[in-house]
Amino acid sequence: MDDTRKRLLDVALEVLGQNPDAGMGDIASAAGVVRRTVYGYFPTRADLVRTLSQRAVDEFAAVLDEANASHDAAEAVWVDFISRLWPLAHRYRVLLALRRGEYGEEIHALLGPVDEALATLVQKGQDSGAFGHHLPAKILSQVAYAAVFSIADNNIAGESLSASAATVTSLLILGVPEARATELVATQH
Amino acid sequence: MDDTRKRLLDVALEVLGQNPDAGMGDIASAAGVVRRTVYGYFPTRADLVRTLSQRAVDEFAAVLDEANASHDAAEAVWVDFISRLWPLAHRYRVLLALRRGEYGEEIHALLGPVDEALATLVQKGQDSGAFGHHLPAKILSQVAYAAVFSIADNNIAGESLSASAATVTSLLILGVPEARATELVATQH
DNA sequence: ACTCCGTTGCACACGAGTGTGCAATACTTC
DNA sequence: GAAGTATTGCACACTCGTGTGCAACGGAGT
Repeated sequence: MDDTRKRLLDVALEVLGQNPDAGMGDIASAAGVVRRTVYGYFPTRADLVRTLSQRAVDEFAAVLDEANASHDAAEAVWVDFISRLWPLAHRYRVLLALRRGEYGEEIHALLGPVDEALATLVQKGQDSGAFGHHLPAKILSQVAYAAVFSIADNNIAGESLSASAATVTSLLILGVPEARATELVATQH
Repeated sequence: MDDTRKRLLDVALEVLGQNPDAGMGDIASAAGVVRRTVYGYFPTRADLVRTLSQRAVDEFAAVLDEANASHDAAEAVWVDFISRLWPLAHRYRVLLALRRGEYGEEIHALLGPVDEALATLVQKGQDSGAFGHHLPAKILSQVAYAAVFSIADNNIAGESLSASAATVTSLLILGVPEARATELVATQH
């Protein structure tokens, strides 16, 4: 079936997200399938990881682009971005998990454009005075969205209120005053 | 020698910090020694990792306790803590790196008391109104000090100005207004 | 019934890391 | 120079994950 391939990718996303060192056997049995079957769809573990990462990065980039399309102020764009990112943050954990590890370089390269887009967004916010200058845009963007993943991780029973909490926290990191941050989150369409 | 043992631990701290999956051979050659020699000091890779983690956690806890000893306001204690933590953050990265991986459970258990102390400190700050309530103390503390490590990571050419930048950023996360944050950092003894 | 086709169940070869045993070197210390 | 100790060099057995080959099984469609 073609279902199997998709399910393998979904399961691998989950399994590798929790343990980047999981083997083909672990993924196979988690998918209710024998190890040999996996090799029928992905000739190599590296192929599986690459395909998986590519798909995750693509979805990730799509979310970012979608938010970045609006020509609102950087603050609003950021809020929009996080609100779209949040429901998927748990899935994308695999990217952070894989970033350290055997294929770290490869993933890092895939994530390059995303990091750049993120830094650009933060830079715009800094130039407009909406975001603070306590850190360079490149680092600040990393810290801000790493925090979102961190909150998602520490929150396995993810309530919906966490979404706004994560957004507010990321805005605080960016140097937005608390009053303004809560206001932004409240007036979100 | 007894130097060798200490040097092995230091080197392992460095090597495993960058790649948690590094083998005994990697550590040995990084220490300028043959693999066989390492087994003379640590019968098992697990022993090495455990000893190493224990030492790191002990130092980490010492820093936290030292800061926590002062009965100043939570804000000041936090600033003190981060300023002490900063020069060591690079070394302690091994703890975060090892937390995901083969011995994850073990490290997590070792880190338990540290996490608790951290959460307590943040809780005190929230009760006194100095820190915000956008997240529960347990999560907020994790996010705040994870950010410090994140900044340390993204800053391999670590200038000293990063220390205050990291402190300010962590204070922002905790909900301290920017003006107050910079003031706290400036008036630091 | 016949035939695809995905799946299974082994067997195997291979590489890499682990941990051990033991003789051969240095290198210090007396 | 002799004794003691840390280190080395090499061989070995063992485990574990990877990737492949091939025969057998089972269900869906004709």
